[in-house]
Amino acid sequence: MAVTIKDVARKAGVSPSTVSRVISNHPRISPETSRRVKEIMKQLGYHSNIMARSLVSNKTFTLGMILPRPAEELFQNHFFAENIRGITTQASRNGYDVLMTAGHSEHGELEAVTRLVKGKRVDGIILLQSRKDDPIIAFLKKEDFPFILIGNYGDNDILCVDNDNVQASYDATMHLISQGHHRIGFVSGPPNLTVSRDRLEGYKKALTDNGIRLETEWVMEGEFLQESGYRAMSFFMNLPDRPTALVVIDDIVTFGILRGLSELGYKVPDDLSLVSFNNIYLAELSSPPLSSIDIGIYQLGYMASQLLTRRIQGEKPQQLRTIVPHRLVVRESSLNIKRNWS
Amino acid sequence: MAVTIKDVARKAGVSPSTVSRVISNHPRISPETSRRVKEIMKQLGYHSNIMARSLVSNKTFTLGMILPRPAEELFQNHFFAENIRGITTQASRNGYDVLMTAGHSEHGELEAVTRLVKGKRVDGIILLQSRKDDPIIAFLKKEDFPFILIGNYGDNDILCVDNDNVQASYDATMHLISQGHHRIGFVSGPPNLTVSRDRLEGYKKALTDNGIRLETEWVMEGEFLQESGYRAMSFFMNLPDRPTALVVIDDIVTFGILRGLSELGYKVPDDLSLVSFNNIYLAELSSPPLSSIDIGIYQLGYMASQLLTRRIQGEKPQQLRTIVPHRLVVRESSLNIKRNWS
DNA sequence: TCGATTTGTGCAAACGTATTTACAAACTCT
DNA sequence: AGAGTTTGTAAATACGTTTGCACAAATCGA
Repeated sequence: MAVTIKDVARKAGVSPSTVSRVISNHPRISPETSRRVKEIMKQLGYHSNIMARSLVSNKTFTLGMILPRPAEELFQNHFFAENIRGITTQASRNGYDVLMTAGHSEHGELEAVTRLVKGKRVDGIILLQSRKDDPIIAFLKKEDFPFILIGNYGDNDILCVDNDNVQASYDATMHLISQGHHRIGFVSGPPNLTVSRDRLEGYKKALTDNGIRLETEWVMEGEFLQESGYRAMSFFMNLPDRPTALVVIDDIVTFGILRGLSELGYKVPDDLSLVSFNNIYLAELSSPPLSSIDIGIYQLGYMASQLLTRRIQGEKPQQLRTIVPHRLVVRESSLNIKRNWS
Repeated sequence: MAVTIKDVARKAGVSPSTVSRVISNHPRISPETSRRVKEIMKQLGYHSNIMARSLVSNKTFTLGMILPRPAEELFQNHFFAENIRGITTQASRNGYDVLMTAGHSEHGELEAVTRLVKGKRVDGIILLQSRKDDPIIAFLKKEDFPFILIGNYGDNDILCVDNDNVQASYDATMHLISQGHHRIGFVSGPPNLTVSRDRLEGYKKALTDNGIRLETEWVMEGEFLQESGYRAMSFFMNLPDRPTALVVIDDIVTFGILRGLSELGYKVPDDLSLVSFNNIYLAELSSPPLSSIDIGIYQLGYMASQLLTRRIQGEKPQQLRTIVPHRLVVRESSLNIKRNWS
């Protein structure tokens, strides 16, 4: 049988309530009693029962998450791992744990959230991704339950952390311009995603600001897949009048481009310079190493966790949308070779 | 105020205990009552309070995990993500959730586990990695608390899931032999790790079984790092009498080798054939794509979760050590070119 | 038809904690 | 010295469940 607060009380010759107060550092407890009780607690190896505690306090000190649906993509995997690391690290520092559960089906995700919320199993929820008109978000709003979204969302009346993708893309494009390029294309993702739209916007803005005319032909849409890059590459390289550099929506797409280029015998960055987004581990390992915008995935998770716990503790956030800074990591794929050698 | 079992009882005109019995499908409840109560539950949007329930039943339906310490390595990240996916998916299917917490320090990990165990916060614990003489394992054994280890461990009196690394390495080596190689080297990891020793053993066994003499000079130790591969490559390629193929302890190490080879103008697999372990996503993307032993990381997590929940439910495992099957994925890095073209 | 069994439900006691109320003892101040 | 205040502790209650026990009603077997 596990040792309870009563056992400690009995052995210390005090009442259970006194022990409870010692635990919660109640001001009106005598130093002497406190010392003695703590001594006994250590001696008996007492740890308070978390379930009992949260039953009465109505707090679980737990953050809930839904396991994202199987995502075989490299970036997704990396994103997931780093995100969780950020979330859990911060949560633990603040005395919170992270609970993960999986919905059995598409519909099951909402069911899982409902169980967590109504069952009072968690104090708040972190959402890793959201579809348009997400029923989970609707539910959480209706219940007025604390939650935060990592990533972007059409509405801006919910708590979320995100990158400034417009600025990030602006920076990427500016970098290429500063390397002497003025013939720059853009390989985008699915056009319905906010991230695609934002990055496209930043690219356009950078061109405009530098008096470079936008060639609409040089903007290609696709998926977050290698194949997309491959296709984009073959499209661009067959153009009679082609760009000398590309801004690419995601590192994984760039890998498709790289493979295609190497098959055709083109060199990077000599024949084509490349900058992309997310700075996955692989970006550094590829040949040539990729220039990439690091979006701070760990940080995204860390912030989300922090903002959510604050929200749970009743603090009013100054703003709903928090931006995690990005950072351009320059590697060989976008270095102006001539400049290096001259 | 949340709706409780009492509210349902009142509205249904029965006692709380009856409602409770309806929820748990007690046999002695009349179909009529059950129907009516369920109706009311739905109507009121009732969900039972998980904390209260687990307080009395002494079950949490939660599996605990400790967040692994920051692991910047690609493989670690991939391993972590896939593992969690496997664990959580299986757990959810069986009605369990997964709780993650982080120790603040080295010592803090044990503290975190203690809190989970003594605080009765989880029903079992999954360990992702273990050092030799791990105090956490010692603690869990002492408390006789259900847990499972993913990976290998010196002792074999604890529940664990692992790969058959000897056989896996044997298979990798046999594959190279079947491609016509008989001059095969081995790039190992840290010699104190069981995984290194096991894979080395499998390699040796394959050579012996095929009457190939082991060149001790062709076995190199290192780390799970790119640099290790780079060093190994330069060592091997400078040998007057060098191997035509290598078995490599980890894909990440192979990347180091690849980079080195391409710098020196060597071709894979023509000048050197390669097979390694873990089959990370990147293995497929590299040029050339790598042959690799897939160790079934998702499966490892899935099995661990399954065995642990069974153990929790009192089932006696047939054996303590469970082997997850591996699978050789052949790609260009080990294909005998001549054979393909002739 | 009547005792024995089965069936359906309520009552009350737990689970381990936090918290409110109460109260005695020990101070403070004039 | 006595009223008022502060300090330290205990008793009781509540949190939302589950479950053993009790018991009336219904069913059964002869």
